[in-house]
Formats: sequence, C-alpha cells, structure tokens
Amino acid sequence: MDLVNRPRDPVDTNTRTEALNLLKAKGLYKTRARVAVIGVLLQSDSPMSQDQIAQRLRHRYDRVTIYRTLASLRSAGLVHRAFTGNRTWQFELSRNCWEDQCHPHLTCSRCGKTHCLVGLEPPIACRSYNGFVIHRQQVHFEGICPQCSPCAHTDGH
Amino acid sequence: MDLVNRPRDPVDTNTRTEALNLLKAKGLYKTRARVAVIGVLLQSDSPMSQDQIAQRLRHRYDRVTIYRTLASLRSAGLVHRAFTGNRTWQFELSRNCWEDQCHPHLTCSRCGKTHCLVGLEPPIACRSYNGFVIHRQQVHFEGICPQCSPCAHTDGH
DNA sequence: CGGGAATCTGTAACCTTGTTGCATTTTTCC
DNA sequence: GGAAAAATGCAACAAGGTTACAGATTCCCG
Ligand SMILES: [Mn+2]
Ligand SMILES: [Mn+2]
Ligand SMILES: [Zn+2]
Ligand SMILES: [Zn+2]
Repeated sequence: MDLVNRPRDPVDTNTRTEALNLLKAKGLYKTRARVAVIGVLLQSDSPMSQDQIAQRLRHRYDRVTIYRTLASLRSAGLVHRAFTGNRTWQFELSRNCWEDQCHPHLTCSRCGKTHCLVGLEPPIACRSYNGFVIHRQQVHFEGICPQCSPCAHTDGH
Repeated sequence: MDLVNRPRDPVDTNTRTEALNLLKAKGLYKTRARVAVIGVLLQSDSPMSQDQIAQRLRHRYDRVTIYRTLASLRSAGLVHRAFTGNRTWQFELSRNCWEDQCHPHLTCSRCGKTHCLVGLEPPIACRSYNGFVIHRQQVHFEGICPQCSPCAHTDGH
C-alpha cells in the first residue's frame, strides 16, 4: 500500500491524499498510475491529452496504461473527455461539468493548449430538437489564448 | 476533356455540369476525381468523411487522392471541414456556412451519420471573449437522428 | 499477516486517420 | 501536337488509439 507513494511522481502529499479519497469513494483500486493521473489532472486548470499527461509524468507509465487509467476513471465518472479540432481527446476531471453537458473549450492555435471557457453559457439546445434526440453537446472554439496574444490588451478591438 | 465523364461514377449529368461549373469558377483543373467528389457532396445533405466519400465512389480513387482533392477544394473555398466527436473530419460544401462559423452538427450514435442542424443559431461567442481571440467556433451534438429513433414521435417525451 | 481471486500493468501487435515523397499520368494553354 | 503545370497512384510513414496476453499488484477474507 505504500508503493502508491512513489516519490518521483510530481504529486504533492495533499494532492495524493485527494486522489486516494476520490478512488476510495468510487471503489476503485488504488494504484500508482491512477494516483498519478488524477494528481496531474487535479493540478491542471485545463483539459489534457494522453500525451500531455504522459509527458507530465515523465513517461514513467506506458501509453496504454494511461489510456486504460483514463478509461477507468471515466467509467467511474471522475473524468470526462472533450473533443477538439485536432483528433485527440482531451481529458478533464468531472467537477464542474460532465461529458454530456460541458462548458465550451478553446484550443489555442499557437500553443496548442485547450482552455476551459467556464464563463460562457453551455446549453444551446435542449434534449430534443426537430426530431433529433440530443444526448451530448459540446462547443469548441479555435483561436488565441491570452498568454499567446500579448497584443490583446494593447489592441483597440 | 471527355475523360472527365467517366460513366461509372455515381454522378448524373446535371450534377456533373454543376461540378464542372464550380471548378471553372474557381480556376481549378477539371479532373475526374474532383468532379466525382464534388458530385458526391452535392448529392449529400450532410457532411461526409473521406472514407464515406471513397465508399460512395466505390474506391475508384486512392485515399490520398480524395484527401488531396478535398484539400484543393477546401483552399478554393468550395468545401470546408467540420469536426465531430470521433476523430475524423467531415467535409461539406461551403454553401450556407463556412469553416469558421458553421451551423451545429449532430452525429447519430446509432447510424454514425453526421447531420446539419441548420435551424439552430450558430453564433455563441463573438470574435473575442475574456482575453481569448476566437477565430472559429463549432457546436457538436451527439444523439439519435430522426431516422434512427422511430419511437421519437410516439414517445410522450 | 498470508494466500488466492480479481484487477491492473507492460509489451507487442494492430487498426484507423491522415500526411509526405516520388515517379507517372492528365490537364491546360499556346 | 507538345511542353509546362498540376494531379494522381503507390509506397511509406506518423500519431492516436485499441486489443491480447502474460506477469505483476491490489484487495479481501480467513
Ligand atoms: Mn473544461
Ligand atoms: Mn453542415
Ligand atoms: Zn496559447
Ligand atoms: Zn441515425
């Protein structure tokens, strides 16, 4: 059980405790990979791709393990996916939003990071529209994030 | 020039003429592949993936050719891409909407087809929001299309 | 504790979508 | 008709993601 506390993973004690609590609450096995992945997502303010998570964890875990870890967390409801313009999934914790009703996201064309736009209204259409039954909806933007557009606040627009 | 009229492609005379006109208007080379791809998109009321287009054309053209054909049409402004939940691009003619401001789309979980929801309001956010510069926006739904939900009109919901 | 069942992990192999290089074929225009 | 420009087919490649299976962890209960 103490093997879970692998020192090299970039997860501090508080985050690790929180991750363990989340796993416990869902009745999931407590494994190093899961603690590490949840830790990374807890410390991130934006969704992350499998590759970004793996990099953050210094490739200490196999690609497949990360995918499967995310799948477990997802089916437990702890994590959900957001789709973006490029064809990679972005994963984030299901704290304020869920896979079927998610705030909009913006993917920055310059730095490639996906940001959460929590201030914008998520619901565009209700459960059914014109014969279509709507299960999930997501809004995606492409553009430039504030960090990448220093001219944003000097620009008159 | 008559080689363009390959009889086996599922494109009738009117559609072929329309495709040739579009190519002429944009100053693009008139090739069988382009006429065929435009024809398929003209006859489709919903966006199609490369694979769907290739199937419709009975794999008479190489995958790469279809991709490059779509790239040409796209840079000429005749076609644009919409992204969906799965990681494949969906291509449609740029008639009523464009890549940077597109009506919402719904991908049916049952038949896998992507439908255009032209009645819904496209614009959610303006060009800039809270420091983010927005270049493109797209809304995507997952659900069941009317053809796949016969219970939709008998259901009380 | 200790041991067995259930579950997770790593490795390898595989699939799909999409792109690139290069030689050959078409298209255009004169 | 013939040359330049562009498009095509083929092979190879890359990235994201999934599956199979053997070996390692985790859990639970006595
Ligand atoms: Mn988010
Ligand atoms: Mn559409
Ligand atoms: Zn950025
Ligand atoms: Zn359907």
